[in-house]
Amino acid sequence: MQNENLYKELLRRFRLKVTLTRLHVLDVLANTPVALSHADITEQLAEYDIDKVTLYRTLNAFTKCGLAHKVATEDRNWLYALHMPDDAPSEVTSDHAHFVCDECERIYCLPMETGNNTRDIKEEQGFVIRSQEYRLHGTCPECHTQFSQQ
Amino acid sequence: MQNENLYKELLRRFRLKVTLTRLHVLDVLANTPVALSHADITEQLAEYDIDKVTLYRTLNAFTKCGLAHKVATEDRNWLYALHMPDDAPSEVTSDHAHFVCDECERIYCLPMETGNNTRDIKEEQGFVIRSQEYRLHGTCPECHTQFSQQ
DNA sequence: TAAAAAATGCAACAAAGTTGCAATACGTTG
DNA sequence: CAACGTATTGCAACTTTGTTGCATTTTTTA
Ligand SMILES: [Mn+2]
Ligand SMILES: [Mn+2]
Ligand SMILES: [Zn+2]
Ligand SMILES: [Zn+2]
Repeated sequence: MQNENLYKELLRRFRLKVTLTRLHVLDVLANTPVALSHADITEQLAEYDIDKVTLYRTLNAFTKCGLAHKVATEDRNWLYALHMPDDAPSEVTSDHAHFVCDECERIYCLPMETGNNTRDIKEEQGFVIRSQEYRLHGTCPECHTQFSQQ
Repeated sequence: MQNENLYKELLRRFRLKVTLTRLHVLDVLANTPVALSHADITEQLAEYDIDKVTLYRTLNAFTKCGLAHKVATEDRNWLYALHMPDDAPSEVTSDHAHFVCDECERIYCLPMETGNNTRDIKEEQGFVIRSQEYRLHGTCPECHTQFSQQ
Protein backbone atom coordinates (compact mmCIF):
# COMPACT_ATOMS: atom_id res chain seq x y z
CA MET A 1 0.00 0.00 0.00
CA GLN A 2 1.56 3.25 -1.21
CA ASN A 3 -0.10 5.86 0.95
CA GLU A 4 -0.40 3.88 4.16
CA ASN A 5 0.79 6.73 6.35
CA LEU A 6 -1.56 9.18 4.70
CA TYR A 7 -4.45 6.79 5.34
CA LYS A 8 -3.47 6.29 8.96
CA GLU A 9 -3.34 10.01 9.49
CA LEU A 10 -6.73 10.40 7.83
CA LEU A 11 -8.31 7.75 10.06
CA ARG A 12 -6.89 9.37 13.17
CA ARG A 13 -8.12 12.78 12.07
CA PHE A 14 -11.64 11.32 12.00
CA ARG A 15 -11.18 9.59 15.38
CA LEU A 16 -11.27 6.11 13.88
CA LYS A 17 -8.94 3.40 15.08
CA VAL A 18 -6.44 2.20 12.54
CA THR A 19 -7.17 -1.34 11.40
CA LEU A 20 -6.02 -3.30 8.39
CA THR A 21 -9.50 -3.55 6.93
CA ARG A 22 -10.01 0.20 7.16
CA LEU A 23 -6.70 0.86 5.46
CA HIS A 24 -7.56 -1.49 2.61
CA VAL A 25 -11.01 0.02 2.14
CA LEU A 26 -9.59 3.51 2.24
CA ASP A 27 -7.02 2.54 -0.36
CA VAL A 28 -9.70 1.23 -2.71
CA LEU A 29 -11.92 4.28 -2.28
CA ALA A 30 -9.03 6.70 -2.70
CA ASN A 31 -8.00 5.17 -6.02
CA THR A 32 -11.16 5.43 -8.06
CA PRO A 33 -12.99 8.40 -9.58
CA VAL A 34 -16.39 6.76 -9.02
CA ALA A 35 -18.49 5.72 -6.05
CA LEU A 36 -18.25 2.02 -5.17
CA SER A 37 -20.71 -0.52 -3.77
CA HIS A 38 -20.13 -3.03 -1.01
CA ALA A 39 -19.90 -5.66 -3.76
CA ASP A 40 -17.34 -3.64 -5.75
CA ILE A 41 -15.11 -3.24 -2.73
CA THR A 42 -15.45 -6.89 -1.72
CA GLU A 43 -14.37 -7.87 -5.21
CA GLN A 44 -11.38 -5.55 -5.26
CA LEU A 45 -10.28 -6.82 -1.84
CA ALA A 46 -11.03 -10.47 -2.60
CA GLU A 47 -7.49 -11.55 -1.70
CA TYR A 48 -7.95 -10.32 1.86
CA ASP A 49 -11.23 -12.20 2.34
CA ILE A 50 -12.94 -9.40 4.26
CA ASP A 51 -16.03 -10.30 6.25
CA LYS A 52 -19.19 -8.79 4.81
CA VAL A 53 -20.46 -7.44 8.15
CA THR A 54 -17.10 -5.87 8.91
CA LEU A 55 -17.16 -4.15 5.55
CA TYR A 56 -20.67 -2.81 6.14
CA ARG A 57 -19.60 -1.54 9.52
CA THR A 58 -16.46 0.01 8.07
CA LEU A 59 -18.46 1.86 5.43
CA ASN A 60 -21.01 3.00 8.00
CA ALA A 61 -18.21 4.27 10.22
CA PHE A 62 -16.64 6.19 7.34
CA THR A 63 -20.00 7.71 6.47
CA LYS A 64 -20.96 8.60 10.02
CA CYS A 65 -17.78 10.53 10.74
CA GLY A 66 -17.83 12.30 7.38
CA LEU A 67 -14.79 10.66 5.85
CA ALA A 68 -17.01 9.26 3.11
CA HIS A 69 -20.56 9.78 1.90
CA LYS A 70 -23.02 7.36 0.42
CA VAL A 71 -25.33 7.68 -2.55
CA ALA A 72 -28.49 5.61 -2.94
CA THR A 73 -28.81 4.17 -6.43
CA GLU A 74 -31.99 3.52 -8.39
CA ASP A 75 -31.61 -0.21 -7.79
CA ARG A 76 -31.78 -0.02 -4.04
CA ASN A 77 -28.23 -0.16 -2.91
CA TRP A 78 -25.58 2.23 -1.80
CA LEU A 79 -22.39 3.47 -3.33
CA TYR A 80 -19.64 5.00 -1.23
CA ALA A 81 -17.08 7.65 -2.06
CA LEU A 82 -14.58 9.64 -0.07
CA HIS A 83 -15.42 13.31 0.19
CA MET A 84 -13.77 15.28 -2.56
CA PRO A 85 -10.41 16.93 -1.78
CA ASP A 86 -11.96 20.39 -2.04
CA ASP A 87 -14.84 19.50 0.27
CA ALA A 88 -14.58 20.84 3.79
CA PRO A 89 -13.24 17.67 5.43
CA SER A 90 -15.47 17.64 8.49
CA GLU A 91 -18.63 18.80 6.75
CA VAL A 92 -20.87 15.75 6.66
CA THR A 93 -23.91 17.18 4.92
CA SER A 94 -22.15 19.34 2.36
CA ASP A 95 -23.65 20.18 -1.00
CA HIS A 96 -23.01 17.62 -3.63
CA ALA A 97 -23.29 16.79 -7.29
CA HIS A 98 -23.19 13.41 -9.01
CA PHE A 99 -23.20 12.09 -12.52
CA VAL A 100 -25.01 8.76 -12.96
CA CYS A 101 -24.12 6.80 -16.10
CA ASP A 102 -27.18 4.98 -17.46
CA GLU A 103 -24.99 2.49 -19.36
CA CYS A 104 -22.44 1.32 -16.79
CA GLU A 105 -24.27 2.61 -13.69
CA ARG A 106 -21.11 4.25 -12.39
CA ILE A 107 -21.64 7.33 -10.25
CA TYR A 108 -19.07 10.11 -10.49
CA CYS A 109 -18.68 12.69 -7.72
CA LEU A 110 -18.61 16.22 -9.07
CA PRO A 111 -17.88 19.61 -7.55
CA MET A 112 -21.14 21.45 -6.96
CA GLU A 113 -21.62 24.53 -9.08
CA THR A 114 -23.89 27.29 -7.93
CA GLY A 115 -26.44 29.27 -9.88
CA ASN A 116 -29.67 27.34 -9.42
CA ASN A 117 -32.44 29.44 -7.93
CA THR A 118 -34.71 26.59 -6.82
CA ARG A 119 -33.12 26.82 -3.41
CA ASP A 120 -34.10 30.45 -2.91
CA ILE A 121 -37.62 29.85 -4.11
CA LYS A 122 -38.16 26.99 -1.67
CA GLU A 123 -36.75 28.98 1.22
CA GLU A 124 -39.27 31.72 0.51
CA GLN A 125 -41.96 29.05 0.67
CA GLY A 126 -40.98 28.01 4.18
CA PHE A 127 -38.67 25.09 3.45
CA VAL A 128 -35.45 25.13 5.48
CA ILE A 129 -32.59 23.96 3.29
CA ARG A 130 -29.62 22.23 4.87
CA SER A 131 -27.93 20.72 1.82
CA GLN A 132 -28.52 20.01 -1.82
CA GLU A 133 -27.68 17.27 -4.25
CA TYR A 134 -27.69 17.71 -7.97
CA ARG A 135 -27.78 14.59 -10.12
CA LEU A 136 -27.11 14.38 -13.80
CA HIS A 137 -28.13 11.25 -15.68
CA GLY A 138 -26.66 10.22 -19.02
CA THR A 139 -23.68 8.47 -20.59
CA CYS A 140 -20.17 8.83 -19.22
CA PRO A 141 -17.20 9.55 -21.53
CA GLU A 142 -15.93 5.95 -21.33
CA CYS A 143 -19.23 4.41 -22.38
CA HIS A 144 -19.79 7.09 -24.99
CA THR A 145 -16.41 6.38 -26.59
CA GLN A 146 -17.07 2.65 -26.66
CA PHE A 147 -20.40 3.17 -28.39
CA SER A 148 -18.98 5.58 -30.96
CA GLN A 149 -16.14 3.25 -31.99
CA GLN A 150 -18.31 0.24 -32.69
CA MET B 1 -63.89 7.67 -5.86
CA GLN B 2 -64.42 11.18 -7.16
CA ASN B 3 -62.35 11.26 -10.31
CA GLU B 4 -62.89 7.71 -11.48
CA ASN B 5 -63.47 8.69 -15.10
CA LEU B 6 -60.41 10.88 -15.16
CA TYR B 7 -58.31 8.01 -13.84
CA LYS B 8 -59.73 5.57 -16.39
CA GLU B 9 -58.91 7.96 -19.17
CA LEU B 10 -55.40 8.42 -17.79
CA LEU B 11 -54.80 4.67 -17.65
CA ARG B 12 -56.02 4.22 -21.22
CA ARG B 13 -53.82 7.06 -22.43
CA PHE B 14 -50.83 5.13 -21.09
CA ARG B 15 -52.05 1.82 -22.60
CA LEU B 16 -52.75 0.24 -19.22
CA LYS B 17 -55.84 -1.86 -18.64
CA VAL B 18 -58.33 -0.43 -16.20
CA THR B 19 -58.45 -2.47 -13.01
CA LEU B 20 -59.79 -1.68 -9.58
CA THR B 21 -56.37 -1.81 -7.94
CA ARG B 22 -54.92 0.60 -10.46
CA LEU B 23 -57.78 3.05 -9.91
CA HIS B 24 -57.29 2.94 -6.15
CA VAL B 25 -53.54 3.45 -6.39
CA LEU B 26 -53.99 6.26 -8.86
CA ASP B 27 -56.49 7.90 -6.50
CA VAL B 28 -54.03 7.76 -3.61
CA LEU B 29 -51.14 9.11 -5.65
CA ALA B 30 -53.23 11.89 -7.15
CA ASN B 31 -54.32 13.16 -3.76
CA THR B 32 -51.00 13.83 -2.04
CA PRO B 33 -48.33 16.47 -2.57
CA VAL B 34 -45.55 14.05 -1.60
CA ALA B 35 -44.08 10.86 -3.01
CA LEU B 36 -45.37 7.67 -1.35
CA SER B 37 -43.81 4.33 -0.54
CA HIS B 38 -45.26 0.88 -1.09
CA ALA B 39 -45.95 0.79 2.66
CA ASP B 40 -47.69 4.20 2.62
CA ILE B 41 -50.00 3.14 -0.16
CA THR B 42 -50.72 -0.24 1.42
CA GLU B 43 -51.71 1.57 4.59
CA GLN B 44 -53.97 4.05 2.83
CA LEU B 45 -55.67 1.24 0.94
CA ALA B 46 -55.86 -1.12 3.91
CA GLU B 47 -59.62 -1.53 3.57
CA TYR B 48 -59.17 -3.04 0.09
CA ASP B 49 -56.56 -5.55 1.28
CA ILE B 50 -54.35 -5.19 -1.78
CA ASP B 51 -51.79 -7.92 -2.41
CA LYS B 52 -48.23 -6.73 -1.95
CA VAL B 53 -46.96 -8.23 -5.19
CA THR B 54 -49.83 -6.73 -7.15
CA LEU B 55 -49.02 -3.34 -5.69
CA TYR B 56 -45.34 -3.65 -6.63
CA ARG B 57 -46.36 -4.64 -10.14
CA THR B 58 -48.83 -1.78 -10.36
CA LEU B 59 -46.19 0.75 -9.32
CA ASN B 60 -43.69 -0.73 -11.76
CA ALA B 61 -46.25 -0.53 -14.54
CA PHE B 62 -46.99 3.13 -13.73
CA THR B 63 -43.28 3.91 -13.69
CA LYS B 64 -42.45 2.03 -16.87
CA CYS B 65 -45.08 3.78 -18.97
CA GLY B 66 -44.25 7.20 -17.54
CA LEU B 67 -47.45 7.79 -15.64
CA ALA B 68 -45.44 7.95 -12.41
CA HIS B 69 -41.79 8.19 -11.47
CA LYS B 70 -39.90 6.74 -8.54
CA VAL B 71 -37.33 8.29 -6.24
CA ALA B 72 -34.77 6.22 -4.35
CA THR B 73 -34.52 7.30 -0.71
CA GLU B 74 -31.47 7.27 1.54
CA ASP B 75 -32.81 4.24 3.36
CA ARG B 76 -32.91 2.08 0.27
CA ASN B 77 -36.49 2.05 -0.75
CA TRP B 78 -38.58 3.75 -3.34
CA LEU B 79 -41.18 6.46 -3.26
CA TYR B 80 -43.62 6.95 -6.11
CA ALA B 81 -45.31 10.08 -7.42
CA LEU B 82 -47.36 10.90 -10.48
CA HIS B 83 -45.62 13.17 -12.93
CA MET B 84 -46.43 16.78 -12.22
CA PRO B 85 -49.26 18.38 -14.21
CA ASP B 86 -46.81 20.61 -16.06
CA ASP B 87 -44.51 17.75 -17.00
CA ALA B 88 -44.74 16.56 -20.55
CA PRO B 89 -47.05 13.62 -19.92
CA SER B 90 -45.24 11.00 -22.00
CA GLU B 91 -41.71 12.09 -21.09
CA VAL B 92 -40.34 9.37 -18.85
CA THR B 93 -36.89 10.73 -18.13
CA SER B 94 -37.78 14.38 -17.72
CA ASP B 95 -35.82 16.76 -15.53
CA HIS B 96 -36.86 16.76 -11.95
CA ALA B 97 -36.46 18.41 -8.57
CA HIS B 98 -37.29 17.07 -5.11
CA PHE B 99 -37.31 18.35 -1.58
CA VAL B 100 -36.40 15.72 1.04
CA CYS B 101 -37.46 16.54 4.61
CA ASP B 102 -34.90 15.25 7.11
CA GLU B 103 -37.47 15.24 9.93
CA CYS B 104 -40.48 13.44 8.45
CA GLU B 105 -38.69 11.93 5.43
CA ARG B 106 -41.40 13.15 3.08
CA ILE B 107 -40.27 13.85 -0.46
CA TYR B 108 -41.98 16.70 -2.30
CA CYS B 109 -41.93 16.92 -6.09
CA LEU B 110 -40.93 20.37 -7.30
CA PRO B 111 -40.89 22.04 -10.68
CA MET B 112 -37.32 22.14 -11.99
CA GLU B 113 -35.83 25.60 -12.24
CA THR B 114 -33.04 26.27 -14.66
CA GLY B 115 -29.85 28.23 -14.18
CA ASN B 116 -27.35 25.64 -13.00
CA ASN B 117 -24.27 25.47 -15.21
CA THR B 118 -22.95 22.10 -14.01
CA ARG B 119 -24.74 20.53 -16.93
CA ASP B 120 -22.89 22.58 -19.53
CA ILE B 121 -19.56 21.97 -17.86
CA LYS B 122 -20.02 18.20 -17.85
CA GLU B 123 -21.14 18.19 -21.48
CA GLU B 124 -17.92 19.95 -22.43
CA GLN B 125 -16.06 17.20 -20.59
CA GLY B 126 -17.62 14.47 -22.71
CA PHE B 127 -20.55 13.45 -20.53
CA VAL B 128 -23.81 13.05 -22.42
CA ILE B 129 -26.67 14.37 -20.28
CA ARG B 130 -30.11 12.88 -20.70
CA SER B 131 -31.84 14.17 -17.59
CA GLN B 132 -31.13 15.84 -14.29
CA GLU B 133 -32.43 15.62 -10.77
CA TYR B 134 -31.93 18.31 -8.20
CA ARG B 135 -32.47 17.39 -4.55
CA LEU B 136 -32.81 19.76 -1.67
CA HIS B 137 -32.48 18.41 1.87
CA GLY B 138 -33.83 20.18 4.94
CA THR B 139 -36.99 20.71 6.96
CA CYS B 140 -40.41 21.04 5.33
CA PRO B 141 -42.82 23.83 6.36
CA GLU B 142 -45.03 21.42 8.34
CA CYS B 143 -42.18 20.08 10.46
CA HIS B 144 -40.67 23.52 10.81
CA THR B 145 -43.93 24.92 12.15
CA GLN B 146 -44.29 22.09 14.65
CA PHE B 147 -40.77 22.66 15.96
CA SER B 148 -41.25 26.41 16.27
CA GLN B 149 -44.48 26.12 18.25
CA GLN B 150 -43.13 23.78 20.90
C1' DT C 1 2.83 -5.21 29.47
C1' DA C 2 -1.82 -4.84 31.20
C1' DA C 3 -6.44 -3.00 31.01
C1' DA C 4 -10.31 -0.73 28.73
C1' DA C 5 -12.58 0.13 24.70
C1' DA C 6 -13.46 -0.78 20.11
C1' DA C 7 -13.46 -3.76 16.08
C1' DT C 8 -14.10 -8.33 14.16
C1' DG C 9 -16.32 -12.79 12.62
C1' DC C 10 -20.02 -15.76 12.66
C1' DA C 11 -24.88 -17.10 12.74
C1' DA C 12 -29.36 -15.68 12.78
C1' DC C 13 -32.55 -12.29 11.46
C1' DA C 14 -35.12 -8.56 8.85
C1' DA C 15 -36.87 -5.61 5.16
C1' DA C 16 -37.76 -4.80 0.45
C1' DG C 17 -38.60 -6.56 -3.70
C1' DT C 18 -38.86 -10.48 -7.50
C1' DT C 19 -40.23 -14.88 -9.81
C1' DG C 20 -43.14 -18.78 -11.22
C1' DC C 21 -47.45 -20.42 -11.87
C1' DA C 22 -52.31 -21.33 -11.64
C1' DA C 23 -56.64 -18.74 -11.33
C1' DT C 24 -59.16 -14.61 -12.63
C1' DA C 25 -60.47 -10.32 -14.98
C1' DC C 26 -60.28 -7.22 -19.02
C1' DG C 27 -61.47 -5.80 -23.47
C1' DT C 28 -62.05 -6.88 -28.24
C1' DT C 29 -64.47 -9.19 -31.83
C1' DG C 30 -68.34 -11.18 -33.69
C1' DC D 1 -74.29 -10.35 -25.07
C1' DA D 2 -70.89 -14.44 -25.43
C1' DA D 3 -66.53 -16.24 -26.11
C1' DC D 4 -61.86 -15.87 -26.78
C1' DG D 5 -56.95 -14.29 -26.21
C1' DT D 6 -54.19 -11.74 -23.35
C1' DA D 7 -52.98 -9.21 -19.31
C1' DT D 8 -53.43 -9.01 -14.38
C1' DT D 9 -53.88 -11.08 -9.89
C1' DG D 10 -52.80 -13.76 -5.63
C1' DC D 11 -50.04 -16.91 -3.29
C1' DA D 12 -45.73 -19.22 -1.91
C1' DA D 13 -41.07 -19.44 -2.34
C1' DC D 14 -36.96 -17.04 -3.18
C1' DT D 15 -33.29 -13.29 -3.59
C1' DT D 16 -30.72 -9.30 -2.37
C1' DT D 17 -29.12 -6.09 0.74
C1' DG D 18 -28.20 -4.97 5.03
C1' DT D 19 -28.54 -5.37 10.51
C1' DT D 20 -28.21 -7.43 15.29
C1' DG D 21 -26.32 -10.13 19.14
C1' DC D 22 -22.61 -12.07 21.14
C1' DA D 23 -18.20 -14.18 21.97
C1' DT D 24 -13.39 -13.37 20.50
C1' DT D 25 -9.64 -10.54 18.95
C1' DT D 26 -7.28 -6.24 18.14
C1' DT D 27 -6.04 -1.52 19.08
C1' DT D 28 -4.70 2.18 22.04
C1' DT D 29 -3.11 4.36 26.07
C1' DA D 30 -0.77 4.33 30.11
MN1 LIG E 1 -20.17 12.35 -4.16
MN1 LIG F 1 -40.91 14.01 -8.45
ZN1 LIG G 1 -20.59 4.71 -18.19
ZN1 LIG H 1 -41.24 17.29 7.24
